[in-house]
Amino acid sequence: MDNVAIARILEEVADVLEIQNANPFRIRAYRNAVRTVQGQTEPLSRWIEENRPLTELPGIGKDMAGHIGEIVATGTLAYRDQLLTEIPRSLLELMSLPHVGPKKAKKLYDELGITSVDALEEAAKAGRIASVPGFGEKTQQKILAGIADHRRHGSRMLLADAETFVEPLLDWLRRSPGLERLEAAGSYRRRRETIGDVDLLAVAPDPAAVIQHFLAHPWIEKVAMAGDTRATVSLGSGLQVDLRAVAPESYGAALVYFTGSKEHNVKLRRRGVERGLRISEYGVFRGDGEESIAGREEADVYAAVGLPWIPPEIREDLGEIEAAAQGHVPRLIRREDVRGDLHMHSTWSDGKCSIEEMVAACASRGYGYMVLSDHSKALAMTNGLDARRLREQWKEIDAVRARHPEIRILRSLEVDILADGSLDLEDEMLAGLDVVLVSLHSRFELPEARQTERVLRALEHPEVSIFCHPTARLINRRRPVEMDVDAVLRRAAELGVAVELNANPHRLDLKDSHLRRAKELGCKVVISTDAHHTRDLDLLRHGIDQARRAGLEAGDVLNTLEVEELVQALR
DNA sequence: GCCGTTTTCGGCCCGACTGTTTTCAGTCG
Repeated sequence: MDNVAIARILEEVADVLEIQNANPFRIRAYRNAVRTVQGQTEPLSRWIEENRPLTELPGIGKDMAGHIGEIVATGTLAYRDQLLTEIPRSLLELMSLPHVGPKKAKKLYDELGITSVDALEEAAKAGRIASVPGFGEKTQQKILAGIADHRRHGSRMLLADAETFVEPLLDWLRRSPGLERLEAAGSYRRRRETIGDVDLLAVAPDPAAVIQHFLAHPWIEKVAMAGDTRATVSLGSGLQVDLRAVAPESYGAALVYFTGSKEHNVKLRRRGVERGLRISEYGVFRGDGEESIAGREEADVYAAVGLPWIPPEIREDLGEIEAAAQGHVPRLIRREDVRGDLHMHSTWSDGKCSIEEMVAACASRGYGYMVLSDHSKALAMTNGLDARRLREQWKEIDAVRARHPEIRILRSLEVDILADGSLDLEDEMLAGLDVVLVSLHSRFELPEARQTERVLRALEHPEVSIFCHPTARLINRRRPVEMDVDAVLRRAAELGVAVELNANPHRLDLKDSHLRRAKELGCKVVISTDAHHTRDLDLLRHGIDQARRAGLEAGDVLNTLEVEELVQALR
Protein backbone atom coordinates (compact mmCIF):
# COMPACT_ATOMS: atom_id res chain seq x y z
CA MET A 1 0.00 0.00 0.00
CA ASP A 2 1.73 3.18 -1.10
CA ASN A 3 0.96 6.67 0.12
CA VAL A 4 -1.20 7.43 -2.89
CA ALA A 5 -3.46 4.49 -2.08
CA ILE A 6 -3.61 5.40 1.60
CA ALA A 7 -4.55 8.97 0.73
CA ARG A 8 -7.26 7.80 -1.66
CA ILE A 9 -8.97 5.72 1.03
CA LEU A 10 -8.92 8.58 3.53
CA GLU A 11 -10.25 10.90 0.86
CA GLU A 12 -13.18 8.59 0.24
CA VAL A 13 -13.97 8.75 3.93
CA ALA A 14 -13.97 12.56 3.76
CA ASP A 15 -16.21 12.54 0.67
CA VAL A 16 -18.76 10.22 2.22
CA LEU A 17 -18.78 12.16 5.49
CA GLU A 18 -19.39 15.31 3.51
CA ILE A 19 -22.38 13.78 1.74
CA GLN A 20 -23.66 12.63 5.11
CA ASN A 21 -23.41 16.18 6.41
CA ALA A 22 -21.02 15.19 9.17
CA ASN A 23 -19.20 17.65 11.40
CA PRO A 24 -17.32 19.87 8.92
CA PHE A 25 -14.24 20.00 11.11
CA ARG A 26 -14.08 16.26 11.20
CA ILE A 27 -14.25 16.24 7.41
CA ARG A 28 -11.48 18.80 7.31
CA ALA A 29 -9.40 16.62 9.61
CA TYR A 30 -9.60 13.80 7.07
CA ARG A 31 -8.75 16.14 4.20
CA ASN A 32 -5.78 17.50 6.13
CA ALA A 33 -4.61 13.97 6.74
CA VAL A 34 -4.94 13.23 3.00
CA ARG A 35 -2.70 16.17 2.24
CA THR A 36 -0.14 15.15 4.80
CA VAL A 37 -0.01 11.61 3.42
CA GLN A 38 0.28 12.85 -0.17
CA GLY A 39 3.02 15.25 0.82
CA GLN A 40 5.18 12.56 2.41
CA THR A 41 8.16 11.74 0.28
CA GLU A 42 8.82 8.56 2.20
CA PRO A 43 6.41 5.59 2.19
CA LEU A 44 4.42 5.55 5.43
CA SER A 45 4.67 1.76 5.40
CA ARG A 46 8.35 2.29 6.17
CA TRP A 47 7.50 4.53 9.12
CA ILE A 48 5.38 1.72 10.46
CA GLU A 49 8.05 -0.92 9.85
CA GLU A 50 10.53 1.20 11.74
CA ASN A 51 8.07 1.92 14.56
CA ARG A 52 8.20 5.67 14.03
CA PRO A 53 5.02 7.23 15.45
CA LEU A 54 2.82 8.62 12.67
CA THR A 55 1.36 11.11 15.14
CA GLU A 56 4.52 13.17 14.66
CA LEU A 57 3.10 14.14 11.28
CA PRO A 58 0.91 17.25 11.13
CA GLY A 59 -2.80 16.49 11.13
CA ILE A 60 -2.27 12.87 12.12
CA GLY A 61 -3.63 12.06 15.56
CA LYS A 62 -4.34 8.84 17.34
CA ASP A 63 -7.33 7.84 15.18
CA MET A 64 -5.73 8.72 11.86
CA ALA A 65 -2.55 6.86 12.77
CA GLY A 66 -4.71 3.85 13.58
CA HIS A 67 -6.47 4.13 10.22
CA ILE A 68 -3.18 4.31 8.34
CA GLY A 69 -1.80 1.36 10.28
CA GLU A 70 -4.85 -0.67 9.38
CA ILE A 71 -4.62 0.26 5.70
CA VAL A 72 -0.95 -0.70 5.53
CA ALA A 73 -1.59 -3.98 7.38
CA THR A 74 -4.78 -5.10 5.64
CA GLY A 75 -4.95 -3.11 2.41
CA THR A 76 -8.30 -1.67 3.35
CA LEU A 77 -10.07 0.32 6.05
CA ALA A 78 -13.10 -1.21 7.74
CA TYR A 79 -14.48 2.23 8.60
CA ARG A 80 -14.38 3.29 4.94
CA ASP A 81 -15.93 0.01 3.82
CA GLN A 82 -18.69 0.48 6.39
CA LEU A 83 -19.37 4.04 5.14
CA LEU A 84 -19.58 2.83 1.56
CA THR A 85 -22.42 0.49 2.50
CA GLU A 86 -24.43 3.63 3.29
CA ILE A 87 -23.52 5.67 0.20
CA PRO A 88 -22.69 4.21 -3.22
CA ARG A 89 -19.16 5.00 -4.29
CA SER A 90 -20.24 6.22 -7.71
CA LEU A 91 -22.02 9.09 -5.94
CA LEU A 92 -18.57 10.46 -5.18
CA GLU A 93 -17.97 10.95 -8.89
CA LEU A 94 -21.03 13.18 -9.09
CA MET A 95 -19.32 15.58 -6.73
CA SER A 96 -16.54 16.09 -9.22
CA LEU A 97 -19.01 17.80 -11.57
CA PRO A 98 -19.17 21.58 -11.46
CA HIS A 99 -22.14 22.94 -9.53
CA VAL A 100 -22.66 19.60 -7.84
CA GLY A 101 -21.34 19.45 -4.30
CA PRO A 102 -22.12 17.08 -1.45
CA LYS A 103 -25.56 18.56 -0.73
CA LYS A 104 -26.83 18.35 -4.27
CA ALA A 105 -25.34 14.89 -4.78
CA LYS A 106 -27.13 13.67 -1.67
CA LYS A 107 -30.40 15.23 -2.75
CA LEU A 108 -30.19 13.70 -6.22
CA TYR A 109 -29.63 10.33 -4.61
CA ASP A 110 -32.43 10.69 -2.06
CA GLU A 111 -35.03 12.14 -4.41
CA LEU A 112 -34.27 10.38 -7.69
CA GLY A 113 -31.98 7.51 -6.75
CA ILE A 114 -29.26 8.91 -9.01
CA THR A 115 -25.82 7.43 -8.35
CA SER A 116 -23.86 7.98 -11.53
CA VAL A 117 -22.98 10.68 -14.03
CA ASP A 118 -24.76 8.72 -16.75
CA ALA A 119 -27.97 8.47 -14.72
CA LEU A 120 -27.76 12.16 -13.90
CA GLU A 121 -27.41 13.06 -17.57
CA GLU A 122 -30.40 10.94 -18.48
CA ALA A 123 -32.55 12.50 -15.74
CA ALA A 124 -31.49 16.02 -16.72
CA LYS A 125 -32.28 15.40 -20.39
CA ALA A 126 -35.69 14.07 -19.37
CA GLY A 127 -36.29 17.25 -17.36
CA ARG A 128 -36.59 15.47 -14.06
CA ILE A 129 -33.87 17.47 -12.28
CA ALA A 130 -35.69 20.79 -12.49
CA SER A 131 -38.57 19.45 -10.44
CA VAL A 132 -36.45 18.45 -7.45
CA PRO A 133 -36.89 20.99 -4.61
CA GLY A 134 -33.90 23.33 -4.51
CA PHE A 135 -33.16 22.67 -8.16
CA GLY A 136 -34.59 24.51 -11.15
CA GLU A 137 -34.41 24.82 -14.88
CA LYS A 138 -31.13 26.77 -14.82
CA THR A 139 -29.46 24.29 -12.51
CA GLN A 140 -30.56 21.48 -14.79
CA GLN A 141 -28.96 23.20 -17.78
CA LYS A 142 -25.77 23.90 -15.84
CA ILE A 143 -25.53 20.28 -14.84
CA LEU A 144 -25.85 19.18 -18.46
CA ALA A 145 -23.20 21.65 -19.55
CA GLY A 146 -21.00 20.50 -16.68
CA ILE A 147 -21.29 16.87 -17.73
CA ALA A 148 -20.33 17.78 -21.30
CA ASP A 149 -17.28 19.70 -20.03
CA HIS A 150 -16.36 16.88 -17.70
CA ARG A 151 -16.34 14.44 -20.61
CA ARG A 152 -14.45 16.72 -22.97
CA HIS A 153 -11.84 18.13 -20.63
CA GLY A 154 -11.58 15.63 -17.84
CA SER A 155 -7.89 16.20 -17.31
CA ARG A 156 -6.07 19.31 -16.29
CA MET A 157 -4.31 21.39 -18.92
CA LEU A 158 -0.53 21.35 -19.22
CA LEU A 159 0.93 24.59 -17.92
CA ALA A 160 2.87 25.03 -21.15
CA ASP A 161 -0.37 24.70 -23.15
CA ALA A 162 -2.18 27.11 -20.87
CA GLU A 163 0.57 29.66 -21.45
CA THR A 164 -0.36 29.85 -25.12
CA PHE A 165 -3.79 31.12 -24.07
CA VAL A 166 -2.93 33.10 -20.98
CA GLU A 167 -0.10 35.23 -22.31
CA PRO A 168 -2.13 36.62 -25.26
CA LEU A 169 -5.07 37.20 -22.88
CA LEU A 170 -2.80 39.19 -20.59
CA ASP A 171 -1.64 41.26 -23.57
CA TRP A 172 -5.25 41.94 -24.45
CA LEU A 173 -6.09 42.95 -20.89
CA ARG A 174 -3.12 45.30 -20.71
CA ARG A 175 -5.00 47.43 -23.23
CA SER A 176 -7.99 47.78 -20.87
CA PRO A 177 -8.98 51.38 -20.02
CA GLY A 178 -6.99 52.67 -17.05
CA LEU A 179 -5.39 49.33 -16.20
CA GLU A 180 -2.77 49.78 -13.47
CA ARG A 181 -1.69 46.30 -12.48
CA LEU A 182 -2.29 42.82 -13.85
CA GLU A 183 -1.09 39.35 -13.00
CA ALA A 184 -2.06 35.72 -13.45
CA ALA A 185 -2.40 34.20 -9.99
CA GLY A 186 -3.46 30.70 -8.94
CA SER A 187 -1.67 27.51 -9.90
CA TYR A 188 -0.45 29.31 -13.03
CA ARG A 189 1.64 31.63 -10.87
CA ARG A 190 2.71 28.77 -8.64
CA ARG A 191 3.89 27.06 -11.83
CA ARG A 192 2.20 23.77 -11.20
CA GLU A 193 2.78 21.27 -14.00
CA THR A 194 -0.91 21.29 -14.90
CA ILE A 195 -3.63 23.77 -14.12
CA GLY A 196 -7.38 23.45 -13.72
CA ASP A 197 -8.30 27.06 -14.42
CA VAL A 198 -6.68 30.47 -14.56
CA ASP A 199 -7.14 33.32 -12.08
CA LEU A 200 -6.33 36.77 -13.35
CA LEU A 201 -6.12 39.78 -11.09
CA ALA A 202 -6.35 43.41 -12.17
CA VAL A 203 -6.32 46.88 -10.66
CA ALA A 204 -8.03 49.80 -12.37
CA PRO A 205 -9.97 52.86 -11.24
CA ASP A 206 -13.02 51.59 -13.11
CA PRO A 207 -13.09 47.81 -12.57
CA ALA A 208 -16.29 47.32 -14.54
CA ALA A 209 -14.61 48.73 -17.62
CA VAL A 210 -11.83 46.14 -17.36
CA ILE A 211 -14.40 43.38 -17.00
CA GLN A 212 -16.22 44.62 -20.08
CA HIS A 213 -13.01 44.79 -22.07
CA PHE A 214 -12.19 41.24 -21.00
CA LEU A 215 -15.62 39.92 -22.02
CA ALA A 216 -15.10 41.26 -25.53
CA HIS A 217 -12.18 38.92 -26.20
CA PRO A 218 -12.91 36.76 -29.26
CA TRP A 219 -11.68 33.52 -27.66
CA ILE A 220 -14.39 33.63 -25.04
CA GLU A 221 -16.95 30.98 -25.81
CA LYS A 222 -19.12 31.09 -22.73
CA VAL A 223 -19.64 33.56 -19.90
CA ALA A 224 -20.43 31.62 -16.74
CA MET A 225 -20.87 34.71 -14.65
CA ALA A 226 -20.07 38.37 -14.83
CA GLY A 227 -20.41 41.11 -12.25
CA ASP A 228 -18.77 44.52 -11.80
CA THR A 229 -15.66 43.14 -10.14
CA ARG A 230 -15.51 39.58 -11.33
CA ALA A 231 -16.14 37.43 -14.37
CA THR A 232 -15.78 33.74 -15.11
CA VAL A 233 -15.58 32.55 -18.69
CA SER A 234 -14.61 29.50 -20.71
CA LEU A 235 -12.43 29.68 -23.77
CA GLY A 236 -13.02 27.45 -26.76
CA SER A 237 -10.08 25.38 -25.59
CA GLY A 238 -12.10 24.44 -22.50
CA LEU A 239 -9.88 26.53 -20.26
CA GLN A 240 -11.82 28.39 -17.56
CA VAL A 241 -10.58 31.89 -16.81
CA ASP A 242 -11.54 34.02 -13.82
CA LEU A 243 -10.85 37.72 -13.82
CA ARG A 244 -11.16 39.78 -10.67
CA ALA A 245 -10.70 43.51 -10.43
CA VAL A 246 -9.64 44.82 -7.04
CA ALA A 247 -8.80 48.17 -5.47
CA PRO A 248 -5.11 49.19 -5.44
CA GLU A 249 -4.92 49.02 -1.64
CA SER A 250 -6.09 45.38 -1.81
CA TYR A 251 -3.89 44.19 -4.66
CA GLY A 252 -1.23 42.49 -2.56
CA ALA A 253 -3.79 40.81 -0.30
CA ALA A 254 -5.79 39.65 -3.30
CA LEU A 255 -2.65 38.37 -5.02
CA VAL A 256 -1.73 36.33 -1.97
CA TYR A 257 -5.27 35.11 -1.71
CA PHE A 258 -5.75 34.07 -5.32
CA THR A 259 -2.26 32.69 -5.76
CA GLY A 260 -2.87 30.20 -2.96
CA SER A 261 -2.39 27.46 -2.42
CA LYS A 262 -5.49 27.19 -0.35
CA GLU A 263 -3.53 25.33 2.32
CA HIS A 264 -0.85 28.01 2.40
CA ASN A 265 -3.54 30.65 2.82
CA VAL A 266 -5.26 28.78 5.60
CA LYS A 267 -2.02 28.69 7.55
CA LEU A 268 -1.34 32.37 6.90
CA ARG A 269 -4.79 33.24 8.20
CA ARG A 270 -4.25 31.13 11.25
CA ARG A 271 -1.08 33.08 11.95
CA GLY A 272 -3.21 36.18 11.52
CA VAL A 273 -5.80 34.98 14.01
CA GLU A 274 -3.04 34.25 16.52
CA ARG A 275 -2.05 37.89 16.22
CA GLY A 276 -5.59 39.24 16.44
CA LEU A 277 -5.69 39.88 12.69
CA ARG A 278 -8.21 38.95 10.06
CA ILE A 279 -6.75 38.34 6.60
CA SER A 280 -8.97 38.43 3.55
CA GLU A 281 -8.48 39.19 -0.11
CA TYR A 282 -9.16 42.84 0.78
CA GLY A 283 -6.40 43.27 3.27
CA VAL A 284 -5.29 42.62 6.81
CA PHE A 285 -7.65 43.89 9.50
CA ARG A 286 -7.19 44.27 13.24
CA GLY A 287 -9.85 42.61 15.38
CA ASP A 288 -13.30 43.68 14.28
CA GLY A 289 -11.87 46.81 12.69
CA GLU A 290 -12.82 48.00 9.26
CA GLU A 291 -9.51 49.62 8.53
CA SER A 292 -6.92 47.63 6.63
CA ILE A 293 -3.39 47.73 8.05
CA ALA A 294 -1.78 46.02 5.05
CA GLY A 295 -2.66 44.76 1.61
CA ARG A 296 -1.21 46.94 -1.13
CA GLU A 297 1.76 44.63 -1.71
CA GLU A 298 2.19 40.94 -1.01
CA ALA A 299 5.21 41.60 1.18
CA ASP A 300 3.05 43.82 3.44
CA VAL A 301 0.64 40.96 4.06
CA TYR A 302 3.44 38.56 4.95
CA ALA A 303 5.10 41.20 7.12
CA ALA A 304 1.84 41.71 9.03
CA VAL A 305 2.10 38.13 10.27
CA GLY A 306 5.83 38.31 10.92
CA LEU A 307 7.06 36.66 7.74
CA PRO A 308 9.33 37.54 4.86
CA TRP A 309 7.83 37.31 1.36
CA ILE A 310 7.62 33.71 0.15
CA PRO A 311 8.03 32.80 -3.56
CA PRO A 312 4.76 31.61 -5.14
CA GLU A 313 6.21 28.29 -6.34
CA ILE A 314 6.65 26.94 -2.84
CA ARG A 315 3.38 28.19 -1.33
CA GLU A 316 2.02 24.71 -0.69
CA ASP A 317 2.12 24.53 3.11
CA LEU A 318 4.90 21.99 3.00
CA GLY A 319 6.91 23.68 5.70
CA GLU A 320 7.72 26.91 3.86
CA ILE A 321 5.85 29.09 6.36
CA GLU A 322 7.59 27.58 9.37
CA ALA A 323 10.95 27.91 7.63
CA ALA A 324 10.23 31.53 6.68
CA ALA A 325 9.30 32.28 10.31
CA GLN A 326 12.85 31.18 11.17
CA GLY A 327 14.17 33.50 8.48
CA HIS A 328 14.83 30.70 6.00
CA VAL A 329 13.48 31.50 2.56
CA PRO A 330 15.27 29.54 -0.18
CA ARG A 331 17.03 31.42 -2.97
CA LEU A 332 15.35 29.35 -5.64
CA ILE A 333 17.28 28.42 -8.74
CA ARG A 334 16.92 30.75 -11.75
CA ARG A 335 17.38 30.11 -15.43
CA GLU A 336 20.55 32.23 -15.49
CA ASP A 337 22.15 29.87 -12.98
CA VAL A 338 22.31 27.04 -15.54
CA ARG A 339 25.65 26.78 -17.34
CA GLY A 340 24.93 23.97 -19.78
CA ASP A 341 22.41 21.48 -21.09
CA LEU A 342 23.11 17.83 -20.34
CA HIS A 343 20.76 15.94 -22.65
CA MET A 344 20.04 16.51 -26.34
CA HIS A 345 19.79 14.70 -29.66
CA SER A 346 20.99 15.34 -33.20
CA THR A 347 20.22 13.96 -36.65
CA TRP A 348 22.48 11.04 -35.76
CA SER A 349 19.40 9.56 -34.06
CA ASP A 350 15.94 11.15 -33.89
CA GLY A 351 16.92 14.80 -33.50
CA LYS A 352 15.96 17.30 -36.18
CA CYS A 353 19.16 19.36 -36.21
CA SER A 354 22.79 18.59 -36.92
CA ILE A 355 25.43 18.43 -34.23
CA GLU A 356 26.82 21.74 -35.38
CA GLU A 357 23.41 23.41 -35.24
CA MET A 358 22.84 22.15 -31.70
CA VAL A 359 26.31 23.27 -30.65
CA ALA A 360 25.87 26.73 -32.13
CA ALA A 361 22.46 27.07 -30.46
CA CYS A 362 23.92 26.12 -27.08
CA ALA A 363 26.81 28.51 -27.51
CA SER A 364 24.44 31.33 -28.45
CA ARG A 365 22.61 30.74 -25.16
CA GLY A 366 25.83 31.44 -23.35
CA TYR A 367 26.42 27.89 -22.20
CA GLY A 368 29.93 26.85 -21.32
CA TYR A 369 29.25 23.21 -22.12
CA MET A 370 26.73 20.79 -23.58
CA VAL A 371 26.18 17.06 -23.60
CA LEU A 372 25.40 15.44 -26.94
CA SER A 373 23.41 12.32 -26.19
CA ASP A 374 21.83 10.48 -29.07
CA HIS A 375 19.90 7.24 -28.61
CA SER A 376 21.47 3.80 -28.44
CA LYS A 377 20.73 0.98 -30.91
CA ALA A 378 17.91 -0.68 -28.94
CA LEU A 379 15.70 2.21 -29.96
CA ALA A 380 15.82 1.20 -33.59
CA MET A 381 12.95 3.47 -34.56
CA THR A 382 15.05 6.48 -33.55
CA ASN A 383 18.02 5.26 -35.58
CA GLY A 384 19.91 4.60 -32.36
CA LEU A 385 23.69 4.29 -32.52
CA ASP A 386 25.75 1.12 -32.19
CA ALA A 387 29.48 1.05 -31.45
CA ARG A 388 30.44 1.50 -35.10
CA ARG A 389 28.29 4.58 -35.70
CA LEU A 390 29.24 6.00 -32.32
CA ARG A 391 32.91 5.96 -33.36
CA GLU A 392 31.97 7.74 -36.57
CA GLN A 393 30.03 10.31 -34.61
CA TRP A 394 33.10 11.01 -32.48
CA LYS A 395 34.97 12.02 -35.62
CA GLU A 396 32.30 14.57 -36.47
CA ILE A 397 32.33 15.82 -32.89
CA ASP A 398 36.08 16.37 -33.14
CA ALA A 399 35.57 18.44 -36.28
CA VAL A 400 32.82 20.54 -34.68
CA ARG A 401 34.94 21.02 -31.55
CA ALA A 402 37.63 22.56 -33.70
CA ARG A 403 35.15 25.08 -35.09
CA HIS A 404 33.54 25.89 -31.72
CA PRO A 405 36.22 26.39 -29.11
CA GLU A 406 33.87 28.71 -27.17
CA ILE A 407 31.91 25.75 -25.81
CA ARG A 408 32.91 22.38 -24.41
CA ILE A 409 31.17 19.49 -26.16
CA LEU A 410 30.87 16.42 -23.95
CA ARG A 411 30.51 13.06 -25.68
CA SER A 412 27.61 11.00 -24.47
CA LEU A 413 24.90 8.53 -25.41
CA GLU A 414 21.44 8.05 -23.95
CA VAL A 415 21.88 4.33 -23.37
CA ASP A 416 18.80 2.17 -23.10
CA ILE A 417 18.34 0.15 -19.96
CA LEU A 418 17.50 -3.30 -21.32
CA ALA A 419 14.81 -5.50 -19.79
CA ASP A 420 17.23 -7.23 -17.44
CA GLY A 421 18.92 -4.01 -16.32
CA SER A 422 21.99 -4.39 -18.53
CA LEU A 423 23.06 -1.51 -20.77
CA ASP A 424 22.69 -1.22 -24.53
CA LEU A 425 26.38 -0.48 -25.22
CA GLU A 426 29.64 -2.36 -24.77
CA ASP A 427 31.70 -1.47 -21.72
CA GLU A 428 34.74 -0.33 -23.69
CA MET A 429 32.56 2.15 -25.59
CA LEU A 430 30.96 3.40 -22.39
CA ALA A 431 34.45 4.09 -21.10
CA GLY A 432 35.09 6.31 -24.11
CA LEU A 433 32.20 8.65 -23.27
CA ASP A 434 32.54 11.79 -21.14
CA VAL A 435 29.07 11.27 -19.65
CA VAL A 436 26.82 8.20 -19.70
CA LEU A 437 23.07 8.74 -19.60
CA VAL A 438 20.72 5.82 -19.02
CA SER A 439 16.96 5.69 -19.60
CA LEU A 440 13.94 3.42 -19.70
CA HIS A 441 12.26 3.36 -23.11
CA SER A 442 10.53 -0.01 -23.06
CA ARG A 443 8.96 -2.61 -20.79
CA PHE A 444 7.17 0.10 -18.84
CA GLU A 445 4.61 -2.38 -17.59
CA LEU A 446 6.93 -4.51 -15.44
CA PRO A 447 5.70 -5.06 -11.87
CA GLU A 448 7.23 -2.79 -9.27
CA ALA A 449 9.72 -5.21 -7.78
CA ARG A 450 11.16 -6.20 -11.17
CA GLN A 451 11.22 -2.64 -12.49
CA THR A 452 13.04 -1.43 -9.39
CA GLU A 453 15.52 -4.30 -9.60
CA ARG A 454 16.09 -3.56 -13.30
CA VAL A 455 16.83 0.10 -12.66
CA LEU A 456 19.04 -0.55 -9.65
CA ARG A 457 21.11 -3.00 -11.67
CA ALA A 458 21.64 -0.37 -14.35
CA LEU A 459 22.66 2.27 -11.83
CA GLU A 460 25.23 -0.09 -10.32
CA HIS A 461 27.20 0.00 -13.57
CA PRO A 462 30.30 2.04 -12.73
CA GLU A 463 30.19 4.11 -15.93
CA VAL A 464 26.67 5.48 -15.42
CA SER A 465 26.49 9.20 -14.65
CA ILE A 466 22.86 10.28 -15.00
CA PHE A 467 19.50 8.48 -14.84
CA CYS A 468 17.19 10.30 -17.24
CA HIS A 469 13.41 10.91 -16.91
CA PRO A 470 13.32 8.25 -14.19
CA THR A 471 9.62 7.39 -14.02
CA ALA A 472 9.06 7.65 -17.81
CA ARG A 473 5.68 9.28 -17.29
CA LEU A 474 4.02 11.52 -19.87
CA ILE A 475 1.65 13.91 -18.12
CA ASN A 476 -1.99 13.05 -18.94
CA ARG A 477 -0.79 10.43 -21.44
CA ARG A 478 1.29 7.73 -19.81
CA ARG A 479 1.42 6.67 -16.20
CA PRO A 480 4.76 6.56 -14.43
CA VAL A 481 6.34 3.12 -14.29
CA GLU A 482 5.76 1.20 -11.10
CA MET A 483 9.03 1.57 -9.28
CA ASP A 484 10.19 2.15 -5.72
CA VAL A 485 11.36 5.70 -6.42
CA ASP A 486 12.52 6.15 -2.87
CA ALA A 487 14.80 3.12 -3.08
CA VAL A 488 16.15 4.28 -6.44
CA LEU A 489 16.93 7.78 -5.15
CA ARG A 490 18.58 6.33 -2.08
CA ARG A 491 20.86 4.07 -4.11
CA ALA A 492 21.59 6.79 -6.65
CA ALA A 493 22.70 9.04 -3.79
CA GLU A 494 25.01 6.32 -2.46
CA LEU A 495 26.47 5.60 -5.89
CA GLY A 496 26.87 9.26 -6.85
CA VAL A 497 24.59 8.84 -9.86
CA ALA A 498 22.65 12.00 -10.68
CA VAL A 499 18.94 11.96 -11.50
CA GLU A 500 17.54 14.06 -14.30
CA LEU A 501 14.74 16.55 -14.08
CA ASN A 502 13.61 16.38 -17.69
CA ALA A 503 12.40 19.86 -18.62
CA ASN A 504 10.11 18.78 -21.41
CA PRO A 505 6.70 20.06 -20.25
CA HIS A 506 5.08 16.72 -21.11
CA ARG A 507 7.54 14.88 -18.89
CA LEU A 508 8.71 17.07 -15.98
CA ASP A 509 10.10 13.88 -14.65
CA LEU A 510 11.08 13.81 -11.81
CA LYS A 511 8.10 15.57 -10.26
CA ASP A 512 8.33 18.05 -7.42
CA SER A 513 7.86 15.67 -4.49
CA HIS A 514 10.50 13.33 -5.91
CA LEU A 515 12.91 16.23 -6.25
CA ARG A 516 12.32 17.28 -2.66
CA ARG A 517 13.08 13.73 -1.62
CA ALA A 518 16.22 13.66 -3.76
CA LYS A 519 17.43 16.79 -2.00
CA GLU A 520 16.72 15.29 1.41
CA LEU A 521 18.70 12.20 0.48
CA GLY A 522 21.62 14.18 -0.93
CA CYS A 523 21.00 12.80 -4.40
CA LYS A 524 22.45 14.93 -7.16
CA VAL A 525 20.00 16.52 -9.64
CA VAL A 526 20.50 17.83 -13.16
CA ILE A 527 18.02 19.78 -15.28
CA SER A 528 18.10 18.95 -18.99
CA THR A 529 15.88 19.66 -21.97
CA ASP A 530 16.19 16.39 -23.93
CA ALA A 531 16.09 18.71 -26.95
CA HIS A 532 15.34 17.19 -30.34
CA HIS A 533 15.59 20.59 -32.04
CA THR A 534 17.49 23.79 -31.30
CA ARG A 535 14.28 25.51 -30.22
CA ASP A 536 13.68 22.81 -27.60
CA LEU A 537 16.67 24.16 -25.71
CA ASP A 538 14.32 26.88 -24.46
CA LEU A 539 12.17 24.30 -22.69
CA LEU A 540 14.68 24.65 -19.89
CA ARG A 541 12.42 27.23 -18.22
CA HIS A 542 9.80 24.55 -17.53
CA GLY A 543 12.41 22.51 -15.74
CA ILE A 544 13.42 25.57 -13.75
CA ASP A 545 9.78 26.10 -12.75
CA GLN A 546 9.54 22.53 -11.55
CA ALA A 547 12.84 22.72 -9.67
CA ARG A 548 11.69 25.90 -7.94
CA ARG A 549 8.49 24.20 -6.87
CA ALA A 550 10.64 21.59 -5.20
CA GLY A 551 12.53 24.33 -3.37
CA LEU A 552 15.80 23.62 -5.20
CA GLU A 553 18.55 26.20 -5.10
CA ALA A 554 21.41 26.59 -7.56
CA GLY A 555 23.64 24.54 -5.28
CA ASP A 556 21.29 21.56 -5.57
CA VAL A 557 21.65 21.30 -9.34
CA LEU A 558 24.86 20.06 -10.95
CA ASN A 559 24.59 21.91 -14.25
CA THR A 560 24.92 25.24 -12.50
CA LEU A 561 28.59 24.32 -12.06
CA GLU A 562 31.41 25.35 -14.37
CA VAL A 563 32.57 22.58 -16.67
CA GLU A 564 35.58 21.39 -14.66
CA GLU A 565 33.54 21.14 -11.47
CA LEU A 566 30.73 19.43 -13.35
CA VAL A 567 33.01 16.74 -14.75
CA GLN A 568 34.37 16.20 -11.24
CA ALA A 569 30.89 15.94 -9.76
CA LEU A 570 29.60 13.51 -12.38
CA ARG A 571 31.19 10.17 -11.91
C1' DG B 1 -10.80 14.44 14.14
C1' DC B 2 -6.82 17.47 15.51
C1' DC B 3 -4.63 20.60 18.50
C1' DG B 4 -2.64 23.46 22.62
C1' DT B 5 3.83 29.05 26.01
C1' DT B 6 -3.50 32.00 26.86
C1' DT B 7 -6.85 26.26 26.43
C1' DT B 8 -7.00 18.74 27.48
C1' DC B 9 -12.29 21.78 25.94
C1' DG B 10 -13.62 24.50 22.58
C1' DG B 11 -12.03 26.21 19.06
C1' DC B 12 -10.98 25.19 13.88
C1' DC B 13 -10.33 30.82 7.25
C1' DC B 14 -13.14 34.14 4.31
C1' DG B 15 -16.12 36.18 0.80
C1' DA B 16 -18.73 36.39 -3.88
C1' DC B 17 -22.02 34.80 -6.91
C1' DT B 18 -26.07 32.14 -8.35
C1' DG B 19 -30.48 30.35 -8.15
C1' DT B 20 -34.46 29.54 -6.08
C1' DT B 21 -34.91 31.11 -1.61
C1' DT B 22 -39.36 35.06 0.52
C1' DT B 23 -34.30 35.69 3.79
C1' DC B 24 -30.58 32.09 2.31
C1' DA B 25 -28.25 27.61 1.09
C1' DG B 26 -24.98 25.69 -1.90
C1' DT B 27 -20.86 25.88 -4.44
C1' DC B 28 -16.57 27.61 -5.52
C1' DG B 29 -12.10 29.40 -5.06
